[in-house]
Amino acid sequence: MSGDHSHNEEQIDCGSRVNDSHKHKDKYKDKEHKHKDHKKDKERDRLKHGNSDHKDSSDKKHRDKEKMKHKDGSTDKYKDKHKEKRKEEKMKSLDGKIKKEKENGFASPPHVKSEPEDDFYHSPKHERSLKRERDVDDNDSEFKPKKIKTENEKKAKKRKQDEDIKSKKTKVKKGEVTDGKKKGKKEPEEKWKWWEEERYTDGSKWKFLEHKGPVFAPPYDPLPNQVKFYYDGKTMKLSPEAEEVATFFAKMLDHEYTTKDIFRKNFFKDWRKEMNSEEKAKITDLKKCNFAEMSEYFKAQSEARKAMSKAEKLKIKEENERLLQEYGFCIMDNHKERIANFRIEPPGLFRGRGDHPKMGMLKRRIRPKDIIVNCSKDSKHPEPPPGTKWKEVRHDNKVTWLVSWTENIQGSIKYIMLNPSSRIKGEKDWQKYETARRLKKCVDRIRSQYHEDWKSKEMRIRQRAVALYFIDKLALRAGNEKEEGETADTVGCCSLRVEHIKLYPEKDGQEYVVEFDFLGKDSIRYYNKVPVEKRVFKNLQLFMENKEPDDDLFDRLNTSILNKHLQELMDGLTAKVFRTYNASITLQQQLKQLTSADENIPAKILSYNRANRAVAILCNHQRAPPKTFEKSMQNLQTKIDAKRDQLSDAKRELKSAKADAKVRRDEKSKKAVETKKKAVERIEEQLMKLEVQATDREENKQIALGTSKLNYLDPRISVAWCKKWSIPIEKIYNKTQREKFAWAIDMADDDYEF
DNA sequence: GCGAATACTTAGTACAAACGTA
DNA sequence: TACGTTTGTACTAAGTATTCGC
Repeated sequence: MSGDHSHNEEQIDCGSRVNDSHKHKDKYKDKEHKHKDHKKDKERDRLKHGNSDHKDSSDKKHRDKEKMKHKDGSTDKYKDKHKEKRKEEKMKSLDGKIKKEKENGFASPPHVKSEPEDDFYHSPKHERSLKRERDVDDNDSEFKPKKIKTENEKKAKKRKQDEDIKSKKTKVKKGEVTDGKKKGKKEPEEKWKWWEEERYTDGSKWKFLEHKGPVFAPPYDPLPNQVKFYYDGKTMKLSPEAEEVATFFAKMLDHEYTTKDIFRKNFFKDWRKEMNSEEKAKITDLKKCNFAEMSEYFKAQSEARKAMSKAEKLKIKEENERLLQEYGFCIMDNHKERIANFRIEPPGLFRGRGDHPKMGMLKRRIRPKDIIVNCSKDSKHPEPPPGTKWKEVRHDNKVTWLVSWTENIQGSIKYIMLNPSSRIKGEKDWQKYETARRLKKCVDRIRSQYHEDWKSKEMRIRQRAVALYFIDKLALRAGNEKEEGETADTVGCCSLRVEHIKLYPEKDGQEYVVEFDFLGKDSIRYYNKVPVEKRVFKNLQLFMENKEPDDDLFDRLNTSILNKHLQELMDGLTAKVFRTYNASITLQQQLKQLTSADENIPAKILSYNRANRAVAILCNHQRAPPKTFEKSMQNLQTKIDAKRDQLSDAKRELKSAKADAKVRRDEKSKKAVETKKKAVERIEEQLMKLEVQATDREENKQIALGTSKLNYLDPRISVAWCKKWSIPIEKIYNKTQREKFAWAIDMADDDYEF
């Protein structure tokens, strides 16, 4: 691998994070909450670079030429940032479009539908499954993407096979990870190992799908009469429609949101739409509205909920469990699968992240007539609530969702889909890591290619090459275009603007430093100073020439151009594969470097967390420091101090016991020495555990490990590491995570290589 | 070939549940 | 057992990438 991708190669000193300066660019200061500071300079300084200091002569030559192109640049209209709002049209056209039902002609699963109610969901154990064809040989590591070109030839064969139901394998693989609790707990019948079966190759996602539809938000429950709303100091009874929206605001009164102009403006506008004419005439100024009693009422309710008796709480729990059992599962291809989100999102006020222009708008209640249901033709279709109708029932087995509706804030579609532990999600996840592993095999070639492209005569190619370099080196997101004014102003690589970077020919003793400062996904700030190669630096200077701060840095590039190019370099390659690849390879390398054989389990786990942390830093996964952070740190320190005292006491006792034994020379005192010795050892271990915990927590203050663990790190790396060092897998993955990664836990051996 | 629509993954946070301790 | 802390889960926004339809 080339040396400039050193985040993959050098140990990252996560322990050295210093949370000092929260003083970055002023322009972000007032931008409310979480433009969290990055203090990552240190970690990132590790990104060393070989200097490619051959004189960049060709560059100069092209510059004038390019400048010309640039000025008249109108011909390449890759970017059209100022699009018109199209939401209304979108909404209108939706109704008409979705009418046409697709005939998929999939083989109807023969037996499930007609089964009696009590056997509605049968346990995997007893069933015979539809065998699905796998497009590869049995080699785990060669999980090919589904969209292979050979589809057609296989189709015929496949269909035949589908009808021919085979019994499924249930062999248990060797080398199961130690799972201490497993036996004792109720992990019931044998889990279905979908990863040992063949996959669909015809683009269909399932052959049979049956479910009970969504759970709707409970209807609005009007406030008791004694809870008053006041307008301009006078009590006023609101119509239920207006009252409901008012309660949304009242519930958020303590939140900073409700003080923001945009939030208030949006809320008020939408609230007025729900008022009757009388209310509309009267309520004209939000400032004159007094929601205090409502707010108090809801606080009291929440207190009451907390103070409920055990029995009452149990009752609620049982009701939830009942709902889960009834609506939380579906049958997909003969297997009972958990649904991720079977509840429809309740109405409320939209809370966008960052400076969202739509914050405070009313998110309206979703009703059956908004709902599109997707299931098999021959399944028992879900019933809409009495007296209502679905918008549509369709049978599209080319998609994975069960239910969808269009949300009113952005006009986007929301879906109900399966849990990450499901076959359909798991296969996709596995496939994702296989694509990343394929990138591993050709990443050197790709890197040398984009190095070459920095010298290209064509501006568009140089821009593409520099952008790709950032994506690869810094794990930046692709940066799709967004509709201006519809969302918070955030960017990714391709959508970076001139104002987001600063160039320093020399800074802090390093040459050619680029300073990044922008808001990325979720308005999380990305701040980083990176030394880059001279050619990159010169290119950037050129890209920025004659541009305004709010002009696009890469004006001849967008994500679709970039991805088209990547597709040519490797089948299935897109910008985001680099993030997956770099995250996983970093974990693997860090684990190798940080784990030492002679350490005990807590220390090894600290190493694991540090490796995980290195990835989280690379991917810029941040979190707000927990509210109780300082306090819990303090508590931990108190514990550590106490333990230290305890240790010195124990040591003293040991010493005197030894002295005693020397004098007495009898069995009893010898034994006493042994006991004291053991006590000292025990306390030392406890102390060490606490200290490790403190270090870990401190280093984790504002870094979120979960996101990378769940989405970027090939779980087989972690599983292999656990197996290699005999670490119980549940030290690394909790129950949910173990379910999600069941395939990896089952298939990876201790020598797995990403 | 393009913009729009759609499908699906990735993301941080709020709050509930579980856990540990006095 | 009560309480405070930690951990896990649900929720849903915000991305990426592909597909659709003209």
